[in-house]
Amino acid sequence: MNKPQNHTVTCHACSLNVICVPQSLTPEEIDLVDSKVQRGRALQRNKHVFEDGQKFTSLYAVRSGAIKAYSVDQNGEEQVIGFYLPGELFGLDAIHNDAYVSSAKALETSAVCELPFNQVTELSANIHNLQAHMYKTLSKEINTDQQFHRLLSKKTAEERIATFLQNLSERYQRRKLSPTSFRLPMSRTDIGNYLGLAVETVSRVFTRLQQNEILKVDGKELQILDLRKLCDIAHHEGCDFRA
Amino acid sequence: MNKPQNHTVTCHACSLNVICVPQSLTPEEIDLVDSKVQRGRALQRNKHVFEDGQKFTSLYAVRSGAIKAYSVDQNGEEQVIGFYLPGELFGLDAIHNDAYVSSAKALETSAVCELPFNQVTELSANIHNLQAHMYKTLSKEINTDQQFHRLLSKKTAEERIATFLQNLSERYQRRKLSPTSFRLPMSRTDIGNYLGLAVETVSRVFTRLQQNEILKVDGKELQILDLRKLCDIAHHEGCDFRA
DNA sequence: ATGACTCATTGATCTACATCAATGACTTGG
DNA sequence: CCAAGTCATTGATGTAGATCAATGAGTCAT
Repeated sequence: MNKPQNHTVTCHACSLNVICVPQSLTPEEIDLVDSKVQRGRALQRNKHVFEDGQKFTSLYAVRSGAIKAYSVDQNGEEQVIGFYLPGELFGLDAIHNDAYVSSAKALETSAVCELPFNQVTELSANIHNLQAHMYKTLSKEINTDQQFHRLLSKKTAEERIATFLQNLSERYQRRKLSPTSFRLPMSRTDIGNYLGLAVETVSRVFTRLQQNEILKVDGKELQILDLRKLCDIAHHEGCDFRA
Repeated sequence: MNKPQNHTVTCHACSLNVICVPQSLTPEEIDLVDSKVQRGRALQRNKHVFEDGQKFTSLYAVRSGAIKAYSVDQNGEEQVIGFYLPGELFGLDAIHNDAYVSSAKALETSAVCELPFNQVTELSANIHNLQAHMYKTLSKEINTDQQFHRLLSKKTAEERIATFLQNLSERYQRRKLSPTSFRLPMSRTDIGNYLGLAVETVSRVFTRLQQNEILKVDGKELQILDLRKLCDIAHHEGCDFRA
């Protein structure tokens, strides 16, 4: 159990490298990064990649499956912080600390690549483009969180869910998967928790969007029938720009 | 107008250096950073440090006064992203982009130090501790935003405002100022916008906290009469840990 | 298969906060 | 120093979404 998997697949050969690996690096530089990556640690559903309070050592990239990041407050209440799909990096929130400040668990059978952070700092001191890439990745995350600030502070339930689904759609598209037909790896409860809504509200909005023939939902299987309209809802009108 | 000010005060001599300058750097390294800093650009109330869409060049640190960061969506609605006090760094959300993704304006007469970002990347390639400091700063910001996620998605109006005030209190304390008596540099409207509340709600919560003898508010002048209780409210009970 | 789960959906009711409205206090520039 | 703002407060009313409750559907271990 938990035996190493896919150890043969280098970053070069990995189908996710377009998303995962900084495109500004030379092949040699990529080899260097590659040599530091602990590849393909396999995880069953509900197993943790790391837990809040554990010593911080590494960043992680999703290779397959889906990861949920969350934290638990002193009253035992969970807050879902984010969902990570193949090619995406997580664990960035722990860099400033000696220990992880949130937990990450597999929503389904998954595999992750481990990047020891001391290797990242060492390499990035020498590889200028890697340093730049790290700064950008961290900054992008800050920006995403700030957009989320607007979602939570201003948007209605319907707008939140439309935004959420549009965002998932874009991320599946980046992976060359269908942007209009995919499986939701997380539960309704997780979606609600993430978006600051009750489960029941998530359910109701799903049925309403189905009645308006914008979605087709069958359990976790999702089809976006009218992406244009979904975007309109997501941004109070107008799909061109993101809020 | 807008003439350079305080050009004589180096980072070494600046009273804010404990907050602003990475403590892990040697004096020589600090001199190096120091030599790149554009010091003490003065700003009158409502003047912008930078605006959304402007070419990204620099990070900024507050030297005096207070700065508000915000963005405006396509419907013209403002979202306040954050408030920055002396010693604090802002503009981090733009690093991943060629242009600023938000705007920053002075809430009162202020001064800021400018750090050209290309200098930061250059220096941090050589000064290992500076690179580490940047990674930590960015990561800390991500973490703060995630805590804010919980505030917006789970906390009541009263809890949000208590959390907000407790946080301000801590930041004033770090600057060696009174943690229980200070001036709010921003309007009630800005507070409401930031916390996802209507102005009226902010006002009502202020009066309620005053009736319960937790605060004393006189316009923008604020006194925290019972910090312990304020913390209890902020975290649904229990001041030891932060949520 | 079968009982014991957990998860999703739908309906009925409740509530925290938004919205609308009015007034007074403060600020500002002419 | 006064008119015209802007900002803060308070009250009355409305509502989106939470909460409570019940049922059905999917999943899993035996």
